[in-house]
Amino acid sequence: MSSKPKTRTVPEETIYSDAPSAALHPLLSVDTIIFSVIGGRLNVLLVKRAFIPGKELSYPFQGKWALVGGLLDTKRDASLEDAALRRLLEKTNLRSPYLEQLQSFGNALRDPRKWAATVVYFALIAAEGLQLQSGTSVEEVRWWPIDDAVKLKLAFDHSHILEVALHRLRSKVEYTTLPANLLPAEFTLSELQAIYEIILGRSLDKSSFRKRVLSADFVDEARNVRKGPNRPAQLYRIKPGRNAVVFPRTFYS
Amino acid sequence: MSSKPKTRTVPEETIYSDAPSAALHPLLSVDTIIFSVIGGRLNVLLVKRAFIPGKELSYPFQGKWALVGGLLDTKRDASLEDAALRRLLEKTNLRSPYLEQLQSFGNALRDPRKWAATVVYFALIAAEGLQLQSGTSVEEVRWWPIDDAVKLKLAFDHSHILEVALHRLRSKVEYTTLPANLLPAEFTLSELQAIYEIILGRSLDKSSFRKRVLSADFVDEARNVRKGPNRPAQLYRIKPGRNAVVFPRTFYS
DNA sequence: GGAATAGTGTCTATTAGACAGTATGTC
DNA sequence: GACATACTGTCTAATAGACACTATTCC
Repeated sequence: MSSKPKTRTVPEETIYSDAPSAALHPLLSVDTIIFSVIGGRLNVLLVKRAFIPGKELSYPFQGKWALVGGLLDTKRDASLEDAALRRLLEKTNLRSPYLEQLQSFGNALRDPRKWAATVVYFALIAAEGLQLQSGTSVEEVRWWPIDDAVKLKLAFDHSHILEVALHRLRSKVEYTTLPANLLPAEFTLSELQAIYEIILGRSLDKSSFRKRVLSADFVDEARNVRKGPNRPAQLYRIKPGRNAVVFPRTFYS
Repeated sequence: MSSKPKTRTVPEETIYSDAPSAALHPLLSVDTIIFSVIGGRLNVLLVKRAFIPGKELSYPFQGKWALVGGLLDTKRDASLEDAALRRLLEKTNLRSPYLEQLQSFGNALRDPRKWAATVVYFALIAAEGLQLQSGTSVEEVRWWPIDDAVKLKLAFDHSHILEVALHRLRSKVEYTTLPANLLPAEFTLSELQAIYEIILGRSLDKSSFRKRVLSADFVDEARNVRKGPNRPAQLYRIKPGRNAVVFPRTFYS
Protein backbone atom coordinates (compact mmCIF):
# COMPACT_ATOMS: atom_id res chain seq x y z
CA MET A 1 0.00 0.00 0.00
CA SER A 2 2.94 2.32 0.56
CA SER A 3 4.86 3.77 -2.32
CA LYS A 4 7.69 6.26 -2.37
CA PRO A 5 6.61 9.87 -2.71
CA LYS A 6 7.73 11.28 -6.02
CA THR A 7 7.13 14.98 -5.53
CA ARG A 8 9.79 17.53 -6.24
CA THR A 9 10.17 19.43 -3.02
CA VAL A 10 10.27 23.20 -3.22
CA PRO A 11 12.24 24.82 -0.40
CA GLU A 12 9.80 26.04 2.21
CA GLU A 13 10.84 29.68 2.14
CA THR A 14 9.93 29.92 -1.51
CA ILE A 15 6.42 28.53 -1.18
CA TYR A 16 4.11 31.29 -2.14
CA SER A 17 1.24 31.82 0.16
CA ASP A 18 -1.29 34.51 0.62
CA ALA A 19 -0.91 33.99 4.34
CA PRO A 20 1.85 36.05 5.88
CA SER A 21 3.61 33.20 7.65
CA ALA A 22 3.20 29.91 5.87
CA ALA A 23 6.43 28.67 7.42
CA LEU A 24 4.70 28.37 10.78
CA HIS A 25 3.51 24.88 10.12
CA PRO A 26 1.20 23.03 12.42
CA LEU A 27 1.97 19.50 13.50
CA LEU A 28 0.04 16.89 11.55
CA SER A 29 -0.69 13.52 13.03
CA VAL A 30 -2.99 10.58 12.40
CA ASP A 31 -4.88 8.61 15.02
CA THR A 32 -6.90 5.44 14.75
CA ILE A 33 -9.74 4.21 16.90
CA ILE A 34 -10.14 0.47 16.77
CA PHE A 35 -13.32 -1.02 18.16
CA SER A 36 -13.95 -4.67 18.86
CA VAL A 37 -16.47 -6.75 20.74
CA ILE A 38 -14.78 -8.96 23.30
CA GLY A 39 -16.58 -11.10 25.82
CA GLY A 40 -19.90 -9.55 24.95
CA ARG A 41 -18.71 -5.98 25.49
CA LEU A 42 -17.63 -3.22 23.17
CA ASN A 43 -13.93 -2.45 23.58
CA VAL A 44 -11.54 0.16 22.26
CA LEU A 45 -7.82 -0.21 21.71
CA LEU A 46 -5.62 2.25 23.61
CA VAL A 47 -1.88 2.64 24.12
CA LYS A 48 -0.07 3.99 27.12
CA ARG A 49 2.45 6.63 26.19
CA ALA A 50 5.98 5.81 27.21
CA PHE A 51 7.91 7.52 30.00
CA ILE A 52 10.86 9.39 28.54
CA PRO A 53 12.48 11.29 31.40
CA GLY A 54 13.68 14.76 30.54
CA LYS A 55 11.49 14.94 27.44
CA GLU A 56 8.29 16.09 29.13
CA LEU A 57 8.09 19.25 27.05
CA SER A 58 8.76 17.71 23.69
CA TYR A 59 6.91 14.44 24.37
CA PRO A 60 3.86 15.35 26.41
CA PHE A 61 1.29 13.23 28.24
CA GLN A 62 3.82 10.62 29.30
CA GLY A 63 2.20 7.66 31.00
CA LYS A 64 -1.25 8.68 29.78
CA TRP A 65 -3.49 6.42 27.76
CA ALA A 66 -4.06 7.58 24.22
CA LEU A 67 -5.43 6.62 20.84
CA VAL A 68 -3.07 4.80 18.52
CA GLY A 69 -1.35 7.32 16.32
CA GLY A 70 1.55 9.63 15.79
CA LEU A 71 3.07 12.31 13.65
CA LEU A 72 2.96 11.99 9.93
CA ASP A 73 6.23 11.15 8.23
CA THR A 74 6.31 12.56 4.74
CA LYS A 75 9.27 10.39 3.84
CA ARG A 76 7.59 7.12 4.67
CA ASP A 77 3.86 7.65 4.31
CA ALA A 78 2.47 7.96 0.83
CA SER A 79 -0.94 9.04 2.13
CA LEU A 80 -2.87 9.82 5.28
CA GLU A 81 -4.36 6.36 5.34
CA ASP A 82 -0.96 4.78 4.87
CA ALA A 83 0.26 6.75 7.83
CA ALA A 84 -2.59 5.52 10.01
CA LEU A 85 -2.01 1.92 9.00
CA ARG A 86 1.72 2.20 9.60
CA ARG A 87 1.31 3.69 13.05
CA LEU A 88 -1.19 1.03 13.96
CA LEU A 89 1.19 -1.68 12.90
CA GLU A 90 4.22 -0.08 14.57
CA LYS A 91 2.55 0.56 17.87
CA THR A 92 0.29 -2.44 18.27
CA ASN A 93 1.31 -5.01 15.66
CA LEU A 94 -2.22 -4.89 14.24
CA ARG A 95 -3.22 -4.86 10.60
CA SER A 96 -6.64 -3.46 9.86
CA PRO A 97 -8.44 -4.71 6.77
CA TYR A 98 -9.92 -1.26 6.18
CA LEU A 99 -10.10 2.16 7.75
CA GLU A 100 -12.91 4.65 7.62
CA GLN A 101 -12.15 8.30 8.11
CA LEU A 102 -13.90 9.73 11.14
CA GLN A 103 -13.01 13.41 11.16
CA SER A 104 -10.09 15.78 11.59
CA PHE A 105 -9.46 17.84 14.67
CA GLY A 106 -7.15 20.80 14.79
CA ASN A 107 -6.65 23.90 16.86
CA ALA A 108 -4.06 25.90 18.71
CA LEU A 109 -4.59 24.36 22.10
CA ARG A 110 -5.00 20.61 21.80
CA ASP A 111 -1.26 19.98 21.84
CA PRO A 112 0.89 21.76 24.46
CA ARG A 113 3.79 21.99 22.03
CA LYS A 114 2.20 23.89 19.18
CA TRP A 115 -0.72 24.19 16.80
CA ALA A 116 -1.64 20.62 15.89
CA ALA A 117 -4.11 18.81 13.69
CA THR A 118 -4.95 15.14 13.57
CA VAL A 119 -6.80 13.09 10.99
CA VAL A 120 -8.71 10.38 12.79
CA TYR A 121 -9.66 7.02 11.33
CA PHE A 122 -11.72 4.29 12.82
CA ALA A 123 -12.29 0.63 12.18
CA LEU A 124 -14.20 -2.30 13.59
CA ILE A 125 -12.34 -5.56 13.72
CA ALA A 126 -12.79 -9.07 15.02
CA ALA A 127 -10.53 -9.35 18.05
CA GLU A 128 -10.29 -13.12 18.17
CA GLY A 129 -6.79 -14.45 17.73
CA LEU A 130 -5.10 -11.08 17.48
CA GLN A 131 -1.56 -10.70 18.75
CA LEU A 132 -1.17 -7.28 20.31
CA GLN A 133 2.34 -6.12 20.99
CA SER A 134 3.57 -2.83 22.41
CA GLY A 135 5.69 -1.01 19.86
CA THR A 136 7.58 2.25 19.45
CA SER A 137 7.17 4.77 22.29
CA VAL A 138 4.48 2.60 23.79
CA GLU A 139 4.59 1.19 27.26
CA GLU A 140 1.48 -0.92 27.01
CA VAL A 141 -1.30 -1.73 24.56
CA ARG A 142 -4.61 -3.10 25.59
CA TRP A 143 -8.32 -3.32 25.00
CA TRP A 144 -10.47 -1.17 27.25
CA PRO A 145 -14.17 -1.84 27.76
CA ILE A 146 -15.86 1.24 26.41
CA ASP A 147 -17.51 2.16 29.70
CA ASP A 148 -14.13 2.30 31.38
CA ALA A 149 -12.41 4.01 28.48
CA VAL A 150 -14.78 6.96 28.48
CA LYS A 151 -14.00 7.55 32.14
CA LEU A 152 -10.25 7.82 31.53
CA LYS A 153 -8.59 11.17 31.00
CA LEU A 154 -6.86 10.41 27.74
CA ALA A 155 -3.89 12.32 26.32
CA PHE A 156 -4.51 15.42 24.18
CA ASP A 157 -8.19 15.76 23.24
CA HIS A 158 -8.48 12.04 22.73
CA SER A 159 -11.33 11.67 25.20
CA HIS A 160 -13.34 14.07 23.11
CA ILE A 161 -12.38 12.27 19.92
CA LEU A 162 -13.43 8.97 21.44
CA GLU A 163 -16.84 10.40 22.23
CA VAL A 164 -17.28 11.56 18.67
CA ALA A 165 -16.27 8.14 17.39
CA LEU A 166 -18.67 6.37 19.73
CA HIS A 167 -21.47 8.61 18.63
CA ARG A 168 -20.70 7.86 14.99
CA LEU A 169 -20.52 4.14 15.67
CA ARG A 170 -23.83 4.05 17.54
CA SER A 171 -25.57 6.06 14.89
CA LYS A 172 -24.20 3.94 12.06
CA VAL A 173 -25.32 0.78 13.79
CA GLU A 174 -28.88 2.00 13.45
CA TYR A 175 -28.90 2.03 9.71
CA THR A 176 -25.88 0.24 8.24
CA THR A 177 -24.34 -3.18 8.12
CA LEU A 178 -21.02 -1.86 9.39
CA PRO A 179 -21.01 -3.95 12.61
CA ALA A 180 -20.60 -7.08 10.54
CA ASN A 181 -16.94 -6.12 10.46
CA LEU A 182 -16.74 -6.92 14.14
CA LEU A 183 -17.14 -10.59 13.31
CA PRO A 184 -14.78 -13.05 11.67
CA ALA A 185 -15.24 -13.75 7.98
CA GLU A 186 -17.95 -16.34 8.58
CA PHE A 187 -20.70 -15.77 11.10
CA THR A 188 -24.26 -16.79 11.89
CA LEU A 189 -27.17 -14.40 11.90
CA SER A 190 -27.59 -14.93 15.62
CA GLU A 191 -24.02 -13.85 16.18
CA LEU A 192 -24.59 -10.78 14.06
CA GLN A 193 -27.72 -9.95 15.96
CA ALA A 194 -25.87 -10.25 19.25
CA ILE A 195 -23.32 -7.70 18.02
CA TYR A 196 -26.05 -5.25 17.14
CA GLU A 197 -27.67 -5.74 20.51
CA ILE A 198 -24.42 -5.15 22.34
CA ILE A 199 -23.71 -1.88 20.58
CA LEU A 200 -27.28 -0.65 20.68
CA GLY A 201 -27.74 -1.72 24.26
CA ARG A 202 -31.18 -3.18 23.64
CA SER A 203 -32.58 -6.40 22.25
CA LEU A 204 -33.99 -6.80 18.76
CA ASP A 205 -36.68 -9.06 17.42
CA LYS A 206 -35.17 -12.10 15.78
CA SER A 207 -37.63 -12.38 12.93
CA SER A 208 -37.41 -8.76 11.83
CA PHE A 209 -33.67 -8.73 12.22
CA ARG A 210 -33.28 -11.68 9.88
CA LYS A 211 -35.67 -10.28 7.32
CA ARG A 212 -33.85 -7.00 7.42
CA VAL A 213 -30.39 -8.44 6.99
CA LEU A 214 -31.33 -10.92 4.31
CA SER A 215 -33.31 -8.44 2.27
CA ALA A 216 -30.41 -5.95 2.43
CA ASP A 217 -28.59 -8.36 0.16
CA PHE A 218 -25.17 -7.98 1.67
CA VAL A 219 -24.42 -11.52 2.86
CA ASP A 220 -23.92 -14.79 1.03
CA GLU A 221 -24.56 -18.19 2.49
CA ALA A 222 -21.28 -19.92 3.27
CA ARG A 223 -20.74 -23.61 2.68
CA ASN A 224 -20.59 -24.56 6.33
CA VAL A 225 -22.77 -24.47 9.36
CA ARG A 226 -21.86 -23.65 12.94
CA LYS A 227 -22.25 -26.81 15.07
CA GLY A 228 -23.31 -26.75 18.70
CA PRO A 229 -25.34 -28.68 21.23
CA ASN A 230 -28.40 -27.74 19.23
CA ARG A 231 -29.62 -27.17 15.74
CA PRO A 232 -26.68 -26.04 13.58
CA ALA A 233 -26.77 -22.49 12.24
CA GLN A 234 -26.15 -21.40 8.68
CA LEU A 235 -22.92 -19.46 8.29
CA TYR A 236 -22.82 -16.32 6.15
CA ARG A 237 -20.12 -14.07 4.79
CA ILE A 238 -20.21 -10.46 3.65
CA LYS A 239 -20.63 -10.16 -0.09
CA PRO A 240 -17.46 -8.88 -1.75
CA GLY A 241 -17.35 -5.10 -1.75
CA ARG A 242 -20.38 -4.70 0.51
CA ASN A 243 -18.90 -3.92 3.89
CA ALA A 244 -21.16 -1.01 4.69
CA VAL A 245 -24.59 -1.32 3.13
CA VAL A 246 -27.22 1.16 4.25
CA PHE A 247 -30.61 -0.08 5.38
CA PRO A 248 -33.60 1.86 3.98
CA ARG A 249 -34.91 2.37 7.51
CA THR A 250 -33.61 2.65 11.01
CA PHE A 251 -34.53 0.14 13.69
CA TYR A 252 -37.80 1.02 15.35
CA SER A 253 -38.01 -0.57 18.72
CA MET B 1 -15.13 32.73 16.75
CA SER B 2 -11.40 33.41 16.46
CA SER B 3 -9.26 33.75 19.53
CA LYS B 4 -5.55 34.12 19.89
CA PRO B 5 -3.65 30.85 20.22
CA LYS B 6 -2.13 30.54 23.65
CA THR B 7 0.19 27.60 23.25
CA ARG B 8 3.77 27.79 24.28
CA THR B 9 5.70 26.87 21.18
CA VAL B 10 8.50 24.36 21.55
CA PRO B 11 11.26 24.82 18.97
CA GLU B 12 10.75 22.30 16.20
CA GLU B 13 14.10 20.56 16.48
CA THR B 14 13.30 19.59 20.02
CA ILE B 15 9.95 17.99 19.33
CA TYR B 16 10.32 14.37 20.17
CA SER B 17 8.89 11.99 17.70
CA ASP B 18 9.17 8.31 17.11
CA ALA B 19 9.39 9.15 13.47
CA PRO B 20 12.88 9.87 12.26
CA SER B 21 12.15 13.13 10.50
CA ALA B 22 9.34 15.04 12.12
CA ALA B 23 10.77 18.27 10.77
CA LEU B 24 9.68 17.29 7.27
CA HIS B 25 6.27 18.78 7.67
CA PRO B 26 3.55 18.44 5.11
CA LEU B 27 1.60 21.46 3.96
CA LEU B 28 -1.77 21.77 5.63
CA SER B 29 -4.60 23.60 3.99
CA VAL B 30 -8.35 23.94 4.29
CA ASP B 31 -10.85 24.00 1.45
CA THR B 32 -14.54 24.72 1.43
CA ILE B 33 -17.19 23.59 -1.00
CA ILE B 34 -20.20 25.85 -1.06
CA PHE B 35 -23.32 24.62 -2.78
CA SER B 36 -26.33 26.68 -3.65
CA VAL B 37 -29.40 26.36 -5.81
CA ILE B 38 -29.63 29.20 -8.30
CA GLY B 39 -32.20 29.46 -11.03
CA GLY B 40 -33.41 25.95 -10.40
CA ARG B 41 -29.98 24.38 -10.70
CA LEU B 42 -27.44 23.18 -8.19
CA ASN B 43 -24.30 25.35 -8.26
CA VAL B 44 -20.91 25.25 -6.64
CA LEU B 45 -18.67 28.18 -5.80
CA LEU B 46 -15.22 28.15 -7.41
CA VAL B 47 -12.35 30.59 -7.59
CA LYS B 48 -9.89 31.10 -10.38
CA ARG B 49 -6.32 31.09 -9.13
CA ALA B 50 -4.43 34.26 -9.88
CA PHE B 51 -1.64 34.57 -12.41
CA ILE B 52 1.60 35.42 -10.65
CA PRO B 53 4.34 35.39 -13.28
CA GLY B 54 7.59 33.82 -12.17
CA LYS B 55 5.96 32.02 -9.27
CA GLU B 56 4.75 28.96 -11.20
CA LEU B 57 6.74 26.58 -9.00
CA SER B 58 5.79 28.01 -5.65
CA TYR B 59 2.22 28.93 -6.62
CA PRO B 60 1.00 26.16 -8.90
CA PHE B 61 -2.13 25.78 -11.00
CA GLN B 62 -2.22 29.46 -11.96
CA GLY B 63 -5.32 30.37 -13.89
CA LYS B 64 -7.04 27.12 -12.94
CA TRP B 65 -10.39 26.97 -11.22
CA ALA B 66 -10.23 25.63 -7.67
CA LEU B 67 -12.15 25.19 -4.46
CA VAL B 68 -12.06 28.06 -2.02
CA GLY B 69 -9.23 27.51 0.41
CA GLY B 70 -5.64 28.01 1.27
CA LEU B 71 -2.84 27.21 3.65
CA LEU B 72 -3.47 27.22 7.33
CA ASP B 73 -2.00 30.10 9.29
CA THR B 74 -1.24 29.06 12.83
CA LYS B 75 -0.89 32.67 13.90
CA ARG B 76 -4.32 33.71 12.79
CA ASP B 77 -6.49 30.63 12.84
CA ALA B 78 -7.54 29.27 16.20
CA SER B 79 -8.95 26.08 14.66
CA LEU B 80 -9.42 24.28 11.37
CA GLU B 81 -12.95 25.56 11.05
CA ASP B 82 -11.82 29.12 11.76
CA ALA B 83 -9.29 28.74 8.99
CA ALA B 84 -11.94 27.61 6.54
CA LEU B 85 -14.25 30.47 7.44
CA ARG B 86 -11.44 33.00 7.18
CA ARG B 87 -10.35 31.81 3.76
CA LEU B 88 -13.90 31.85 2.53
CA LEU B 89 -14.32 35.41 3.69
CA GLU B 90 -10.95 36.57 2.34
CA LYS B 91 -11.34 35.04 -1.06
CA THR B 92 -15.03 35.48 -1.77
CA ASN B 93 -16.42 37.89 0.81
CA LEU B 94 -18.86 35.20 1.92
CA ARG B 95 -19.83 34.32 5.49
CA SER B 96 -21.22 30.84 5.98
CA PRO B 97 -23.63 30.31 8.87
CA TYR B 98 -22.18 26.84 9.48
CA LEU B 99 -19.70 24.40 8.02
CA GLU B 100 -19.83 20.65 7.98
CA GLN B 101 -16.61 18.72 7.71
CA LEU B 102 -16.51 16.56 4.60
CA GLN B 103 -13.23 14.68 4.78
CA SER B 104 -9.49 15.18 4.69
CA PHE B 105 -7.29 14.32 1.76
CA GLY B 106 -3.55 13.98 1.95
CA ASN B 107 -0.79 12.31 0.05
CA ALA B 108 2.59 12.89 -1.48
CA LEU B 109 1.40 13.67 -4.97
CA ARG B 110 -1.63 15.92 -4.87
CA ASP B 111 0.47 19.07 -4.62
CA PRO B 112 3.46 19.52 -6.96
CA ARG B 113 5.38 21.38 -4.28
CA LYS B 114 5.46 18.82 -1.51
CA TRP B 115 3.47 16.39 0.62
CA ALA B 116 0.16 18.15 1.32
CA ALA B 117 -3.02 17.51 3.23
CA THR B 118 -6.27 19.42 3.14
CA VAL B 119 -9.24 19.39 5.46
CA VAL B 120 -12.36 19.93 3.42
CA TYR B 121 -15.57 21.50 4.66
CA PHE B 122 -18.83 21.96 2.90
CA ALA B 123 -21.93 24.03 3.34
CA LEU B 124 -25.23 24.70 1.66
CA ILE B 125 -26.32 28.31 1.55
CA ALA B 126 -29.05 30.44 0.08
CA ALA B 127 -27.45 32.37 -2.74
CA GLU B 128 -29.99 35.16 -3.01
CA GLY B 129 -28.63 38.58 -2.29
CA LEU B 130 -25.04 37.47 -1.77
CA GLN B 131 -22.25 39.83 -2.70
CA LEU B 132 -19.38 37.83 -4.11
CA GLN B 133 -16.07 39.61 -4.44
CA SER B 134 -12.73 38.28 -5.61
CA GLY B 135 -10.18 38.45 -2.83
CA THR B 136 -6.55 37.59 -2.14
CA SER B 137 -4.77 35.66 -4.92
CA VAL B 138 -8.06 35.25 -6.71
CA GLU B 139 -8.71 36.42 -10.20
CA GLU B 140 -12.37 35.59 -10.30
CA VAL B 141 -15.07 34.05 -8.13
CA ARG B 142 -18.24 32.63 -9.51
CA TRP B 143 -21.00 30.07 -9.22
CA TRP B 144 -20.70 27.10 -11.56
CA PRO B 145 -23.68 24.91 -12.42
CA ILE B 146 -22.73 21.52 -11.09
CA ASP B 147 -22.89 19.79 -14.46
CA ASP B 148 -20.34 22.21 -15.85
CA ALA B 149 -18.16 22.18 -12.75
CA VAL B 150 -17.65 18.42 -12.84
CA LYS B 151 -16.38 18.72 -16.39
CA LEU B 152 -13.67 21.23 -15.48
CA LYS B 153 -10.15 20.14 -14.69
CA LEU B 154 -9.79 21.79 -11.31
CA ALA B 155 -6.50 22.57 -9.57
CA PHE B 156 -4.86 19.92 -7.37
CA ASP B 157 -7.20 16.97 -6.74
CA HIS B 158 -10.14 19.31 -6.40
CA SER B 159 -12.15 17.58 -9.10
CA HIS B 160 -11.96 14.40 -7.11
CA ILE B 161 -12.89 16.22 -3.91
CA LEU B 162 -15.86 17.78 -5.64
CA GLU B 163 -17.09 14.35 -6.66
CA VAL B 164 -16.86 13.10 -3.10
CA ALA B 165 -18.76 16.14 -1.88
CA LEU B 166 -21.47 15.70 -4.47
CA HIS B 167 -21.87 12.10 -3.53
CA ARG B 168 -22.19 13.04 0.12
CA LEU B 169 -24.70 15.75 -0.67
CA ARG B 170 -26.88 13.48 -2.81
CA SER B 171 -26.84 10.74 -0.23
CA LYS B 172 -27.67 13.11 2.61
CA VAL B 173 -30.57 14.53 0.68
CA GLU B 174 -32.17 11.10 0.77
CA TYR B 175 -32.48 10.95 4.50
CA THR B 176 -31.83 14.32 6.13
CA THR B 177 -33.25 17.80 6.25
CA LEU B 178 -29.92 19.34 5.30
CA PRO B 179 -31.18 20.87 2.02
CA ALA B 180 -33.34 23.26 3.99
CA ASN B 181 -30.13 25.25 4.41
CA LEU B 182 -30.26 26.06 0.73
CA LEU B 183 -33.27 28.26 1.37
CA PRO B 184 -33.59 31.62 3.09
CA ALA B 185 -34.72 31.64 6.71
CA GLU B 186 -38.40 31.48 5.78
CA PHE B 187 -39.65 29.19 3.06
CA THR B 188 -42.76 27.34 1.97
CA LEU B 189 -43.01 23.57 1.81
CA SER B 190 -43.37 23.74 -1.94
CA GLU B 191 -40.10 25.61 -2.18
CA LEU B 192 -38.43 23.02 0.01
CA GLN B 193 -39.82 20.22 -2.10
CA ALA B 194 -38.49 21.90 -5.23
CA ILE B 195 -35.00 21.96 -3.71
CA TYR B 196 -35.17 18.25 -2.95
CA GLU B 197 -36.35 17.54 -6.46
CA ILE B 198 -33.54 19.57 -8.00
CA ILE B 199 -30.83 17.76 -6.07
CA LEU B 200 -32.37 14.33 -6.40
CA GLY B 201 -33.17 14.85 -10.04
CA ARG B 202 -36.63 13.35 -9.77
CA SER B 203 -40.06 14.48 -8.62
CA LEU B 204 -41.58 13.62 -5.27
CA ASP B 205 -45.18 13.18 -4.22
CA LYS B 206 -46.48 16.32 -2.57
CA SER B 207 -48.59 14.62 0.05
CA SER B 208 -45.91 12.27 1.29
CA PHE B 209 -43.30 14.96 1.22
CA ARG B 210 -45.38 17.19 3.44
CA LYS B 211 -46.23 14.42 5.87
CA ARG B 212 -42.59 13.51 6.06
CA VAL B 213 -41.30 16.99 6.69
CA LEU B 214 -43.98 17.94 9.19
CA SER B 215 -43.68 14.74 11.18
CA ALA B 216 -39.90 15.12 11.35
CA ASP B 217 -40.60 18.03 13.66
CA PHE B 218 -37.86 20.30 12.45
CA VAL B 219 -39.80 23.31 11.19
CA ASP B 220 -41.98 25.86 12.90
CA GLU B 221 -44.75 27.80 11.23
CA ALA B 222 -43.72 31.38 10.66
CA ARG B 223 -46.07 34.28 11.13
CA ASN B 224 -46.34 35.18 7.49
CA VAL B 225 -47.51 33.63 4.30
CA ARG B 226 -46.01 33.85 0.84
CA LYS B 227 -48.37 35.76 -1.47
CA GLY B 228 -48.72 35.08 -5.15
CA PRO B 229 -51.28 35.02 -7.91
CA ASN B 230 -52.88 32.05 -6.15
CA ARG B 231 -53.60 30.67 -2.74
CA PRO B 232 -50.97 32.00 -0.31
CA ALA B 233 -48.57 29.47 1.19
CA GLN B 234 -47.66 29.06 4.82
CA LEU B 235 -44.06 30.04 5.54
CA TYR B 236 -41.92 27.88 7.80
CA ARG B 237 -38.55 28.25 9.47
CA ILE B 238 -36.10 25.66 10.74
CA LYS B 239 -36.48 25.04 14.46
CA PRO B 240 -33.53 26.41 16.39
CA GLY B 241 -30.71 23.87 16.59
CA ARG B 242 -32.29 21.49 14.10
CA ASN B 243 -30.43 22.13 10.91
CA ALA B 244 -29.81 18.50 10.05
CA VAL B 245 -32.52 16.17 11.29
CA VAL B 246 -32.42 12.59 10.05
CA PHE B 247 -35.55 11.00 8.61
CA PRO B 248 -36.28 7.47 9.82
CA ARG B 249 -36.52 6.26 6.24
CA THR B 250 -35.14 7.14 2.85
CA PHE B 251 -37.37 8.28 0.02
CA TYR B 252 -38.86 5.37 -1.84
CA SER B 253 -39.91 6.48 -5.25
C1' DG C 1 -65.93 31.98 -12.78
C1' DG C 2 -61.17 30.57 -14.31
C1' DA C 3 -56.46 29.77 -13.32
C1' DA C 4 -53.07 28.51 -10.33
C1' DT C 5 -50.97 26.77 -6.54
C1' DA C 6 -51.73 25.25 -1.46
C1' DG C 7 -53.10 21.84 1.21
C1' DT C 8 -56.00 17.37 2.67
C1' DG C 9 -58.31 12.76 2.58
C1' DT C 10 -58.52 8.13 1.31
C1' DC C 11 -56.98 3.88 -0.41
C1' DT C 12 -53.42 0.46 -1.11
C1' DA C 13 -49.15 -1.89 -0.73
C1' DT C 14 -45.29 -2.65 1.94
C1' DT C 15 -43.07 -3.90 5.89
C1' DA C 16 -41.36 -3.74 10.85
C1' DG C 17 -42.37 -5.73 15.02
C1' DA C 18 -44.68 -9.12 18.08
C1' DC C 19 -44.95 -13.61 19.07
C1' DA C 20 -46.16 -18.19 18.51
C1' DG C 21 -44.99 -22.10 16.19
C1' DT C 22 -41.93 -25.50 13.77
C1' DA C 23 -37.21 -27.59 12.66
C1' DT C 24 -33.03 -29.86 13.71
C1' DG C 25 -29.31 -30.72 16.08
C1' DT C 26 -26.92 -32.83 20.89
C1' DC C 27 -27.23 -35.41 25.05
C1' DG D 1 -37.62 -37.55 24.91
C1' DA D 2 -35.66 -33.25 26.88
C1' DC D 3 -33.14 -29.23 25.76
C1' DA D 4 -31.46 -25.57 23.19
C1' DT D 5 -31.07 -22.79 19.64
C1' DA D 6 -32.24 -22.05 14.52
C1' DC D 7 -35.54 -20.64 11.67
C1' DT D 8 -40.45 -19.53 9.78
C1' DG D 9 -45.35 -18.09 9.53
C1' DT D 10 -49.02 -15.14 10.67
C1' DC D 11 -51.13 -11.18 12.40
C1' DT D 12 -51.23 -6.22 13.32
C1' DA D 13 -50.02 -1.51 13.19
C1' DA D 14 -47.70 2.08 10.96
C1' DT D 15 -46.82 4.61 7.03
C1' DA D 16 -45.09 5.87 2.28
C1' DG D 17 -46.81 6.58 -2.11
C1' DA D 18 -50.60 7.36 -5.49
C1' DC D 19 -53.90 10.30 -6.66
C1' DA D 20 -58.09 12.54 -6.39
C1' DC D 21 -60.19 16.01 -4.01
C1' DT D 22 -60.94 20.55 -1.61
C1' DA D 23 -59.31 25.41 -0.33
C1' DT D 24 -57.95 30.01 -1.14
C1' DT D 25 -56.03 33.49 -3.43
C1' DC D 26 -55.63 36.82 -7.81
C1' DC D 27 -57.47 38.21 -11.96
